[in-house]
Amino acid sequence: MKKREVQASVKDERLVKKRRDQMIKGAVTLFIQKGFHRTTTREIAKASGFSIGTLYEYIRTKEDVLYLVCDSIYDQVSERLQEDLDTNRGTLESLRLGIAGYFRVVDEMQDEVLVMYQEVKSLSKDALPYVLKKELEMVEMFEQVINGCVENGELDLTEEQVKMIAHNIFVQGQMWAFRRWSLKKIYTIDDYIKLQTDLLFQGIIAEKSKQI
Amino acid sequence: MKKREVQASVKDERLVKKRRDQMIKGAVTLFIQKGFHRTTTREIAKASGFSIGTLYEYIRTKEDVLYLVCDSIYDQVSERLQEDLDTNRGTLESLRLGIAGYFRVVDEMQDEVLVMYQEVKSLSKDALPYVLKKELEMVEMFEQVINGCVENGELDLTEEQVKMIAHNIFVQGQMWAFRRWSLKKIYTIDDYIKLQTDLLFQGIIAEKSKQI
Amino acid sequence: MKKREVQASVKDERLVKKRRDQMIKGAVTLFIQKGFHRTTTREIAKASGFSIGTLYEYIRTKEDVLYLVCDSIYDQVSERLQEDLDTNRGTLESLRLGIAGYFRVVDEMQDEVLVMYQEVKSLSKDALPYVLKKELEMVEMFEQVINGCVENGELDLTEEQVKMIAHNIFVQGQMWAFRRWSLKKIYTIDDYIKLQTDLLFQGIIAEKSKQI
Amino acid sequence: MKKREVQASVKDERLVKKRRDQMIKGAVTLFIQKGFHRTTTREIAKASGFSIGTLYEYIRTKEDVLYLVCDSIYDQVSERLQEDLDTNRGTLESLRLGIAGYFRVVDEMQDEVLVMYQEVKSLSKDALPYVLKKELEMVEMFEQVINGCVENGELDLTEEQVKMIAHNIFVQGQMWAFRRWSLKKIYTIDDYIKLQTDLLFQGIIAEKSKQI
DNA sequence: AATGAATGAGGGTTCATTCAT
DNA sequence: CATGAATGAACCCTCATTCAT
Repeated sequence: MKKREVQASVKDERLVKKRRDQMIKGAVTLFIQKGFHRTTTREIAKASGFSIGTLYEYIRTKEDVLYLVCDSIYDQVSERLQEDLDTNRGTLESLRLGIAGYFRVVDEMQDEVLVMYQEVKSLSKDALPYVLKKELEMVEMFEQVINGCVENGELDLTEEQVKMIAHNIFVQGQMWAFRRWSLKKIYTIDDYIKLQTDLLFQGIIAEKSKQI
Repeated sequence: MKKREVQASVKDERLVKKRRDQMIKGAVTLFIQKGFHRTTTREIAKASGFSIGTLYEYIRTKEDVLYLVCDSIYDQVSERLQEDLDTNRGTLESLRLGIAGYFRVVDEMQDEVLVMYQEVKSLSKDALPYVLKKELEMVEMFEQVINGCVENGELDLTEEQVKMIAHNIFVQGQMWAFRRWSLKKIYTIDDYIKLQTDLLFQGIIAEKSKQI
Repeated sequence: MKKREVQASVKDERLVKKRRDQMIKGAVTLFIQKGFHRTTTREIAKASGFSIGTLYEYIRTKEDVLYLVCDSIYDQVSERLQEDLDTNRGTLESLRLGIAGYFRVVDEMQDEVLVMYQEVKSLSKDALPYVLKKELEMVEMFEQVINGCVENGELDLTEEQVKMIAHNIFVQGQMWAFRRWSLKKIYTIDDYIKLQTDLLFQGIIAEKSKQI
Repeated sequence: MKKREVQASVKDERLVKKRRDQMIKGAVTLFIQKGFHRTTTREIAKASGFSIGTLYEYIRTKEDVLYLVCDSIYDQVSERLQEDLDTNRGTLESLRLGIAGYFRVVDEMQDEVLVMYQEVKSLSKDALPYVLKKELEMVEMFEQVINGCVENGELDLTEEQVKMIAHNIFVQGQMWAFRRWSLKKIYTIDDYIKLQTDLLFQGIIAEKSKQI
């Protein structure tokens, strides 16, 4: 699936990229504070450092901003995840590192993840699939690593279990962002990583040891 | 923390209850379709079966409707959870049943849970704590059951682990609602219950067997 | 000109009178606080001690309340004025007493006079003449006394002057109510009476003495 | 006391002035016809020659329009009064001219004066003082002229009397506007000026002659 | 390419009035 | 007679979007 194009009146591609980056930065801050619906296009323009007229030279509707923001956040998280998982490809160790890395990105980008998380649903039926696709891709990254472990004998899991685990890891990452009001009172991010990993691994290994 | 009172102009308490039930029912349907912000008060009134004027005899602001909706959903889920957890209080079996029961409620109330889940953030700073409190109470229900198992020796867990597990269970329930677009393609609710429970329990038991 | 009838559904005349008195009393308080337009019929009903339904058994529109209020206030002021002017009919002394009496009524009924003064304009084209008529009658009372003085030789004034003076007196009375925010800082009601009377009389006498 | 600022979204000050002038003009006409409360913002926008959206680019609330209207009318009357009183500063002649001038402004701006007069009370507690201040300033202008006459020996009055007279003049001006339904039947503006001035002056001079 | 004034559909809320009980 | 729930027209105000400069 190709990226969904957001039309701009301005031709200069470099300028478009630059302005949109300003825009995303400004918008995220606002969305964090008041959510997408309560943020006005004027506020976005102002926070981005240009006029409302200029804003509309780079997007066509307010919703485009949301799409751009979500897309950008997913890209950042996704990229970081990719890097972490690439080390020691397909071993238990790389999975462990991947999880830790992913949870840490979420921790660093708490606000962004939260925003994206809470506002995707405001995307039009048109844009939603593109963003959801990106989410699935991230889940699949975990799937691949786990499958790697299965292939190399470190784990023994059915296809169904692999998918379930991948989803769980992904959601537990987000969970650190959207339940922080509760979790942060009890755990540091390091506690959280250790606890969740242990809980997960003991289970996974148990599955294996049971088989043996 | 006492329930937050939503003021009504109408005095007859029974009528208030009745009208609000109509209201909640109508509103949920709409919120599911288009979200809180894209739903107008007029639409809510219509879907509830009365006029806009009447709507405002039972609430003071649009946000009250959201609060009422969230509150009501939490109450229903919470009540069902309570019932399920009450059987065989504090045994592994009751935990297992509790999880299954909870996941099933979420399945049955998918739409409601999703709505509540996506829109709580739109509640004012004023109302939010009341709803969040209710959420924590549900997490605590799981905590108690798990603690029961620890006390009767069926499980061996630290306080931290107990809390983590309770949160995980709670979130995995919600997850069935908010990731259904993806999960339902792979699992039935029964698959889901079995997989998640096994994954969880193997881990928990593993913890215990490790000790032995 | 006959009194304008305000229709009531209730037949019992005594009850109508009683309820309307309650109504006027309640309404005046509210009109003083927030003005006619910012006062709701519900508030009037509540302040009157009965329900909104009952309110509408005794009037037909909100404006009727205003008419009733204005009418009642004028009646009270008018009655008091009548009494004062009746003593020593048609002498300079009775004029002097009449002015003092009138200014004192205004002082005692400051709020009422103010309300009536500020809200008459909100009466419909239909009701306005009835109230204005009453105002003119009060002016005419002064006119008569002054004419009395002219007839008995105490004063020497043209018809035009008499009318002007009557108007002035009347307005100066109201002025004590509607400029009290300013006047009360400088004068007591007694100061005010003395100053205005002197200012007026010196003038009037001067006219006469000039003739001689 | 500085002028109360009414916030505008539009930056161009000249445009703001121009649009507000349109607005005031349109609003006065409407307020005269139906009063502030019965006039809608849409009507104001239409009468001003622009859309409702544009109206709100230049004000923040409906009440701002009323403030602007009152402020503008006072400014106009005040300015004219200033000019008239400046001639022959501080003599009986200048007082006489000032009164005549003031009464004539009121006559020319009957509608505006009436509106302002009847609607000031609808101003918020916030804006009222600014307008009342302006009223007092006008009264003070008369005070100064009269004091001038006292200083140059043309009049012999106490401070209290001076203030009283200033208030009376001011109110008699307004009176020409708010009692026109009655006064215009009897007098022309010239009659009115002559009668009131004579009545006033005879008194004042009498005071002086009495002293001699 | 950038600006910001103009637009007007549409949203939340109020409140005078009615009418069944 | 009294009540108060129901109604819906109408009001104030916001804000995404356009377009002339």
